[in-house]
Amino acid sequence: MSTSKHRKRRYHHGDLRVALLRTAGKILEKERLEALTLRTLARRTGVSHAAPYRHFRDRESLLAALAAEGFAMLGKAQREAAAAAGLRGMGEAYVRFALEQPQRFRLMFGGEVPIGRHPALREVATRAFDALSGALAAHVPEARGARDQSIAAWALVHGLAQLLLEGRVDASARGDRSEAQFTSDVLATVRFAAGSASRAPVGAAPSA
Amino acid sequence: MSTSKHRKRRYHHGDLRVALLRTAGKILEKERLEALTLRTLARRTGVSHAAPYRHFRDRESLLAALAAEGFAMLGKAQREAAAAAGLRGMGEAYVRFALEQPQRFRLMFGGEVPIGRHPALREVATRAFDALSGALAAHVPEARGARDQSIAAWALVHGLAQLLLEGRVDASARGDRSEAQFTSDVLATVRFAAGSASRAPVGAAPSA
DNA sequence: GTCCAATGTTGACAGAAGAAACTTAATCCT
DNA sequence: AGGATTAAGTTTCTTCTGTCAACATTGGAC
Repeated sequence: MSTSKHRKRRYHHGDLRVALLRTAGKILEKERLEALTLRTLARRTGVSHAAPYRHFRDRESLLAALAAEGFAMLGKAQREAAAAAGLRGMGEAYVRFALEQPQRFRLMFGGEVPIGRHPALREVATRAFDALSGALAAHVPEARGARDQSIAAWALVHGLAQLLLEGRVDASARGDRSEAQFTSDVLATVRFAAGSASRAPVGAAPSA
Repeated sequence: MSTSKHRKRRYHHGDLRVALLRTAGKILEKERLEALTLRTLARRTGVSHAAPYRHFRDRESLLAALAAEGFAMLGKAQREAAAAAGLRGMGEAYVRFALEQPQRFRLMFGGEVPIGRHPALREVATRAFDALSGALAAHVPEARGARDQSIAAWALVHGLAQLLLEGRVDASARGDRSEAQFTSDVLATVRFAAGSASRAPVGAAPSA
């Protein structure tokens, strides 16, 4: 009759932590980050306003956990895209993620969660970057400069995502192209060249 | 004896609006954006907590005004840098600005001020971008693709700034290079090529 | 000089973060 | 099984913030 197992509104929720993260995720999908307040979160999870404090030291820690989730999602999306569409796919997946989950992305990179205070977050964030970095390094094996290149690639993709989701790119620049096509075109504009030697189109798949 | 002109604490401040923006600017230089609350702002400006409402509809409008200021600053820095050091200089100036005024930059791009609700802000922001876009377009006169290139250039520089100021670039990647040198190196990694024709190193000065 | 509109002030109120003290229910220990 | 321990939730309280409404002051227009 009820949801699935008859959960009768017990005193102990059972798994509040993940429940909180779940409803928080829903809020992030439908509302602005500002709407994600501890109290409304508690309310919508059907629990008292102080309950979340048993699972998160404070609001910032909650946000950090959500950001960490975000990096995991992003990493996964990138790995899948890389498998299917190579380096180009990774870049596009990055932008797609930002546009599909704008508030989550904001949370991850908006500076509201000072990364220095949350080592676990830094950890997972770094790992997500390593995927991109590794893929590019494998693709452009230059020893010197490869590191810089991968950072440039990340910056490019990241910046594009940010500008798009903030609505900074004026409509006339995109023309009638789809967002995906536009992304692809913009990225295709760029080549990398360590020192001044080899160049690799950012849009090229590893072996095509 | 007192500050300079004997300002006697008159009932009417005289020029509260700019005074508010000034102290807000100071706060942004020394503290986190979160510390910029209407009440502390009023307090530090030596005025009652409701006074700011005579000059800004709400907190968001205040932030919008500060962001607009920021775009003006950024635009100026870029123009100056362009005059002195060409396209490379503009990119570097962009990153430098972000690193010198991290909280201001966050305010400008962090999504806390929904640009759609503040047409004046969008206006000045667009103008700042046009400087970059125009300079690049003049430099790479390709008709088709020039627009995309300038967006890629902006994205690159913007993303790099963002990643650096969030501390996302791990120290080992930078090595012992100064931040400016590192920025320059990373940017130098990239070339642009519209369609698949001409390429222009992003770091090159207009005529060298 | 008078009057008034702009600018400031005081004093509310609601909503949020967080701490403290208390309750309930799992689970561990014999 | 049966009590002690303790993790997980609840209530209550304090402080801070944004915002509004009602009142005060004053610089200028006339």
